[in-house]
Amino acid sequence: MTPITLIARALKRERTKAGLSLSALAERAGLAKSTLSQLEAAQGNPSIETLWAIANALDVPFGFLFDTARPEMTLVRAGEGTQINAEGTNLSAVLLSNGPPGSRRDLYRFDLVAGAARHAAAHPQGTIEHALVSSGRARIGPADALQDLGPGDYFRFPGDIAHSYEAISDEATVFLAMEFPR
Amino acid sequence: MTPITLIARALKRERTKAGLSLSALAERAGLAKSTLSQLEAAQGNPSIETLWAIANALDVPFGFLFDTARPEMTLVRAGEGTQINAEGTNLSAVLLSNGPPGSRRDLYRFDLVAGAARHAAAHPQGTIEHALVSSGRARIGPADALQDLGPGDYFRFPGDIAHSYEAISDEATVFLAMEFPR
DNA sequence: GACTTTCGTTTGTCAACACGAACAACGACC
DNA sequence: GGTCGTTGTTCGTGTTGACAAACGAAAGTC
Repeated sequence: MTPITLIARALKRERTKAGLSLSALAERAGLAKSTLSQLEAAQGNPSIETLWAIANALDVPFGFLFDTARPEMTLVRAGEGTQINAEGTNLSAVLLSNGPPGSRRDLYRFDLVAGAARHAAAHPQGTIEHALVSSGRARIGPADALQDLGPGDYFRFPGDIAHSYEAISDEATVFLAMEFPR
Repeated sequence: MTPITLIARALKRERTKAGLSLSALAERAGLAKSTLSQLEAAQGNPSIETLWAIANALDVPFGFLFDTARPEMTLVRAGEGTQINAEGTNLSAVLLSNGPPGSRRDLYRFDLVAGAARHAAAHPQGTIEHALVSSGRARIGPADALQDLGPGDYFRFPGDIAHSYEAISDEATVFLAMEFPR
């Protein structure tokens, strides 16, 4: 599938969803409406700056301008899910795992209790971790950049250096997303 | 930050990481090495097909060509963050947006209140949504597969069909991860 | 030393992208 | 009916992206 047809569909979809005419979008993006017209007709081969201007004008992520295929559903109730590493008093559940354990991006839920810090060694270089505190308070991050986080706090940090998670209230629930480099 | 400078850095980074020379990459991608040379020098304005060929030849996701040389850290306290679309009484905050205007997977926090459903139109085909209820209870999902979720519940569903989020307790906090197709 | 190979750059040419203007189609309004 | 205003389209033109070839620089090989 050539990217041009994908962009054509996505552009038309996003533009109509935004309720904009070709003229209006062209003016907002600083482009000629003829350019947009041809793009929606899947003609041509737009440059990056053109697409960039379109994405900004539509106020959508850049990835919205591309398409492909097929998902299914998964529901994991609290307390369910494939539980791993219930070391000591910590409990973890894998929410999202792509293929064999930890291939590209994994999503975990950690139920931490006070007094039992969880230490993680360095993951592969380039790994990025996204921590979301759901309830309670927790101290999370690399040793030299620990952060005290409360409910709703979000912390993004490198996963390729040693780091730790620790509840500093009685209990704490943390959602953790890990991005692995390819 | 203009996209071509990002591409210039990303291209050089990914190419050297792959241990390829300009000539080798040019042949694999079916491009002229002069084109690649100029792109790494941040000169010009490449077309989509050119970038597409490069991404395929490097075997990296398309969004990688817009990544800055991470990882760095980001901390978003509760109530902070770039807030979007505070329509009615709902409040959203973008937690994770990959690269210049979010290219691959975005992370949101929704603070829902009862009686104000949030309806989302279909996202690009292949989009997957991961909903994590942090507190309260919420009814989330496609119209024909709505799920009542409580704290800790996780629901994964297709984002390429219309769907909605609605609090069924006084308040509810939901973390939502969106995966966009390549 | 000279010869060879590979590296990335720079040059000139052709194709095509982005532009603007003119175009026809449709609806609103008086 | 007529006259706007807006829709999206199709032309003609200048600019520029992508290419191939030539280029100098650096590293082997004999």
